[in-house]
Amino acid sequence: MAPKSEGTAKKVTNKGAWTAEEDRRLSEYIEVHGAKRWKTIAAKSGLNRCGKSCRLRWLNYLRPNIKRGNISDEEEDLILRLHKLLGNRWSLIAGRLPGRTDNEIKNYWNSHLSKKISQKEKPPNKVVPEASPETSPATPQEVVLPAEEGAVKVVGNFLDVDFDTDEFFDFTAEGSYGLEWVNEFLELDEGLSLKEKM
DNA sequence: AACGAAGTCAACCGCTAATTT
DNA sequence: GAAATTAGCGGTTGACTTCGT
Repeated sequence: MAPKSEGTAKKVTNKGAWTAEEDRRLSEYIEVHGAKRWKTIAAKSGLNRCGKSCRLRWLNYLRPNIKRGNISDEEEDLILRLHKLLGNRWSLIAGRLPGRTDNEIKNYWNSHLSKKISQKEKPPNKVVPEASPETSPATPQEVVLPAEEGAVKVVGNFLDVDFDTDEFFDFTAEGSYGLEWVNEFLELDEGLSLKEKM
């Protein structure tokens, strides 16, 4: 991808793929000044980029402890479970996968998992009338957990989500990606769905 | 070997939410 | 409290790669 910058008198920001030199400049600047005020970072680092672009580059590629590619079976399973639970809340899902970014999860979902699921969902010789919950965007089932500390409440569409975000994003106790949490949640979810069908 | 189709993924865009002035 | 600014999110685009014919 060649940058689409033009040599006009007007201030035109670079677009397209980042060069190694741009990456280096951005990393160096953030190392010294921190990752705040992206507009300022863009201006002061000497990068001919908009703040948004700098932020995205840092978060998705330059940030320390970023994992890239090779999504494990365990991670894939977690993504599937979390997507069932949360819908297209990529940043929340990514928040449960240390080192992974929302963009990567989103891409992985769109290119790998959505197909996998639609194949699984679609029984041979049978037309599925409507998109499955997995493939349709963000239509979480109604799930309400008992009101206790750290409980997650999900009611109807996700406008009424009440997370304990501190716990949700706490990776200090991450063993196997916190799968126990998801398992418990989905068991409850499935229990409720069964009840509804009766 | 050549070509088109399909798949992949980095980056951009538009919008909303949160924060600052 | 209002307006302006900044941060963050999810959807979409488009260049590049891989695959099938």
